[in-house]
Amino acid sequence: MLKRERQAFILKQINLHNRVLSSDLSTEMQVSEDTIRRDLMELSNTDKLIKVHGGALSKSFHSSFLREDIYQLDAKKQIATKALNLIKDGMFVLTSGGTTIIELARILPPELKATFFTGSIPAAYEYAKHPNIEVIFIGDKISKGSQITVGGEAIMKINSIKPDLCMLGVNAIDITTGVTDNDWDVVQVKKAMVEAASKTAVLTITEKMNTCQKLKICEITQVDYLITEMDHEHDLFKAYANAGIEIL
Amino acid sequence: MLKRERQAFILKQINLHNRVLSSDLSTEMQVSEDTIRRDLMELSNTDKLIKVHGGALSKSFHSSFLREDIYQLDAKKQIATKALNLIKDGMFVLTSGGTTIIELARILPPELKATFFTGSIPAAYEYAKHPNIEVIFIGDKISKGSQITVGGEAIMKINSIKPDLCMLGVNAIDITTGVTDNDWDVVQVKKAMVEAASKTAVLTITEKMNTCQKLKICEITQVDYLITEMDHEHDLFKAYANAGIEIL
DNA sequence: CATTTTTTTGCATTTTTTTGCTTGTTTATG
DNA sequence: CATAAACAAGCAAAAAAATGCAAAAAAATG
Repeated sequence: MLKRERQAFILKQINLHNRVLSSDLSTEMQVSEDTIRRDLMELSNTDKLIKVHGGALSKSFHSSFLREDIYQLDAKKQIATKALNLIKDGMFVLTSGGTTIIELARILPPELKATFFTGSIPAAYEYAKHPNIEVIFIGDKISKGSQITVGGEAIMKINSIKPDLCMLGVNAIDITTGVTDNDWDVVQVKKAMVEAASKTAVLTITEKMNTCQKLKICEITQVDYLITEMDHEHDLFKAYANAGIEIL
Repeated sequence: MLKRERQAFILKQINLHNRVLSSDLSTEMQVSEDTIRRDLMELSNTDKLIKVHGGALSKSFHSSFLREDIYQLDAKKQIATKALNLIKDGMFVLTSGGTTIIELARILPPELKATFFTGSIPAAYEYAKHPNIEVIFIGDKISKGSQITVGGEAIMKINSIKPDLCMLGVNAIDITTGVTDNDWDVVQVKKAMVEAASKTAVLTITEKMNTCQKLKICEITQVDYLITEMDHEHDLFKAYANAGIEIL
């Protein structure tokens, strides 16, 4: 393993777990702890991470603006981990934006070869870091609130593709009202996404389940997978499972 | 085995595995490691890969790692400050990507009302933070190395707009060869940008002036403004000023 | 075609980088 | 305060890189 590769790996681990132990890294990468220490030292000198006794911490974790104030980050990481199971080599995946989707983008395994379509700037940013993923950005006007593209051009573009899977981070899902949201432009785009894809997976924290908002994205029958942080056998999902949705 | 064949093979390996070892390549192709090193050096000079101790890494693999240490940041900030003077309320501005453009995006005054078109993810990200700027993202496939969209869709979209100003961060400019770059896809997009815009401003650190690379973006006559970190009366700019370019 | 020029390649030598190990010191923690 | 883990500094071996040089191959030239 090359030195730079090692350092990149360390940074990735830091971004993923917010901290690393020298001893873990040493065994994971089969090099001496001294080497790890020297790597951590270098990365710390260039302000890539914060060196502490026994390992290192993520910079953003300590001095952070971004990730610290993501609501229920741990739950979203769990959701992302489950969602990974739906993605296979060679797939065409269409994703929305949202913090849950970003977490998913972060943990995509490096070996994964797939094509991702998205209109979300932060998501595209994460996908573009990945070595083997082709990223197609769906352009148009960028909606300030949500950092995703909205508008006719984007919708037309979405209509012209036929992805295997649509990964949708949603704000509200309910067994009778279906999937809903509250930004008109965003809803139009998400509607088009669900229509275009062969299968649709909905990612949400359980807190948002059984709630609804003003604008409908799709019926519950159009959802194929529901992914939350809770165990899939929980009573909460009974009705959804009965409606034919696979709970992960 | 011919030199070109070898280099093509190396690039293929890099695309496949994201990294190569000099020693492996040496045995695989039955040439000395010196030759491999020279090949890697050449490929690194044309930004095809990133040379590291012991071998080389794919550009996409590495781009996330180098992120924070921007070369000559102070100079780029100065350039950005000067470039601000060209942007007026109500303008339609088309921008490329690159670290200099990002600096410009960061310092746009909050009162400014304008519409920005771009195919650069980090640039769009910055523009989207701005309270009064409309951002239109030019979608298509994302080029891993440069984090901007490339391809026919993007070029068609650019051709369909008529912005007042094109802000181009460039890698090489020379009085006789004009503006040049070394990534074919990126060059196509930049070409289209210059063609589309009423006026073109070129942003570059002086270090890149009077250098040229393999692929032409446009003639020097198509450039309206040249923005660098140096005083506009410096001798270095004489020839450019004589060619009718306004030096900022 | 002969010869000059340029490019490419391998080799020997020196220099630098990387890495693991040893020794002594510091730090964390019960 | 005792003890184990983590660290720092220095050293040495190995790997990789840089440098200079010469032979071979390819290209250009008349």
